[in-house]
Amino acid sequence: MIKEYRSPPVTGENALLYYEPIVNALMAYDPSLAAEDIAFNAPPSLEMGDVAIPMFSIAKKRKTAPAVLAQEIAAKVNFGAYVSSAAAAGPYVNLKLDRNRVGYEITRAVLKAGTQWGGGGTGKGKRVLIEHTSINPNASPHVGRGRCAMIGDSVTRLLRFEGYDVEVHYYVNDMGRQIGLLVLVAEELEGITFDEILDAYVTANKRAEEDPEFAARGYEMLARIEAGDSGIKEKFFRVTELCLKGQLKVLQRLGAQYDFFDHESAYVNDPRLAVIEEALEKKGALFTDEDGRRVVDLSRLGYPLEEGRYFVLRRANGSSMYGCRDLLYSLDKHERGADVNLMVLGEDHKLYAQQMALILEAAGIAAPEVVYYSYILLSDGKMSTRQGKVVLLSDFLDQAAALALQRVMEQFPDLPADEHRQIAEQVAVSAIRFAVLRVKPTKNVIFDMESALSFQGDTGPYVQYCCARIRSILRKWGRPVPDPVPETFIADTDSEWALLNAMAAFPKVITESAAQRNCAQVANYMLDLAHAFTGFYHECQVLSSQDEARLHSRLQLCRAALYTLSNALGILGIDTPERM
RNA sequence: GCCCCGAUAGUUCAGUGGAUAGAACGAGCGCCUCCUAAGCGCUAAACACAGGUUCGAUUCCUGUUCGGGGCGCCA
Repeated sequence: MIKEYRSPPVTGENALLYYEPIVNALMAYDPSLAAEDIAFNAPPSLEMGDVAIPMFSIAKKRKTAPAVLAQEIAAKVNFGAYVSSAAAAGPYVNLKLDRNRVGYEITRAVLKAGTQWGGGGTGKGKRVLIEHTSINPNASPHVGRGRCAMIGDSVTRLLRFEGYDVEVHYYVNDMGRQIGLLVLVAEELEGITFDEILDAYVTANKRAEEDPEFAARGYEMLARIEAGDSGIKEKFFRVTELCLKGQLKVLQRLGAQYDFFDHESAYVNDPRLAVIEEALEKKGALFTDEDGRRVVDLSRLGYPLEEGRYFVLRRANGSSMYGCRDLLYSLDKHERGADVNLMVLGEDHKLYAQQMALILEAAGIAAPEVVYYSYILLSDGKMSTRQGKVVLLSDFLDQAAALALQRVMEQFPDLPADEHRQIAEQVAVSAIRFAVLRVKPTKNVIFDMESALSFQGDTGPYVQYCCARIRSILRKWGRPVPDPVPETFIADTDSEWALLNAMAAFPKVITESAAQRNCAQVANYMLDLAHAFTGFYHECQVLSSQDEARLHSRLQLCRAALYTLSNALGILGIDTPERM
């Protein structure tokens, strides 16, 4: 038995040629039917048929029993040239398609679109602004922070693939009491390096806990910046830039790309805050409390609960809170006028983002759309910086690359060292990106070092390997893959057919994933596709095919599968090596 | 205490208002004179619990339990 691709065929905008004739045939048979009444399913097995039409909703409209209707439709409707037979099975009509003919259409569509195959173009002419990662500049990023970067980066790639014009922003949190404390400690250490920052940060926080006077100096630093002390500002800048550079080095290794770095410190003493405050005052939502803080009462803006009702903008000493600067940053992003304003945030920011949204909207500023993600947990519990129980991205990448390097050097000893290293790095990146991205953002990712390093089974390297096998076939063929010809295209085995169906589903996956801003769907689709290809690979010899028509058809299938896999991998930010 | 997420094989993840709930890892058994064994085939194994809506619920609703996150001067 071969693996079956059980997804229904593509419908709607990305419909392939064979879908419409079937709908038209049904509507011609019964003019009272509308296109929406006709749904498509995958039958439980390929033996029953290639496409199933459930009769439930049509039967309801016609006031007939579904099974009776199925009999009638299977017997009487002429489905056209793409359908070779129709059979009723209970409440379903199962159609068998003309595989050669449909296979030709699918393959031709893929090869024609090539690197664009699967993109629906729903984003053409629309601009997206996305902000993600925005890690506090205080340590080398661990996989939890990386989840934000990987999700944001992949959503960006997904939307670009759909035709959106996307600009990526990274908010540099170069302000705040904790940065102040870090600066104080860093000052004591001559020439602090990126790798020492985390220790300094931990030290700073510990000292602040034990020593109120030291803690107070953190606030004092902030107040001085707000008062315009350029010397302190310079000190902050030195530490945060050192940190940012170190972090970006790791993020770039992952393939994350950013267009703009927006600094929080640019929003200190922004005069536009007065405009927002005025809007809040007009709604009776802003007051000064008994201790002199400026506080927003969100219940005046429609917030329903007591918890989280109050939102502090300024401390009693007049210095601004994080959210205060963030409001202005949000205003800036809003003013860039993108059609879609996105941000990727950890679920710990849910309440905060809700509060921000209420304030922004009260001031007439549309709040951004948020993609939330849950934390990454380790197989033995939560990550803990203090216990040293974190997986740093750079550590993971180093280990994974070392393993992959060893492997590829054994496999292909003659390749130049540069290429060895490049392949190893690509495999390492694919292992982490795939492991994290394949899980829906709302679920915790349980990260297990051992299985992430195994490269076996449902992993990024598995999909890359699948591509490497295809490339190997195409390399041995050594000529351009001929264009498909309708009369001679052959796809009569189950495994070829399963592969074709899997490829045909790609545009729908992309459209849905883009609409839901969910790359996990792309990752899981890719596994199905890779499995389908591997089934084909094992059952159908390509280069030793007996006749030329079959040889060409299979080469075309290989080329089409490679386009589909590479396009999908590209969305997840994963490159495919020529060999591995 | 209150609010928001989640719960599917031993484990990590998919999936669906309707035909037999899919993979992978792990376990057991097989497969490299054959386009890359980072692979393939076979076997065993799951919808947390209780109600409700429905012709039909693992899927929708409510409650319980468990796990994650949050709840005014952190960012």
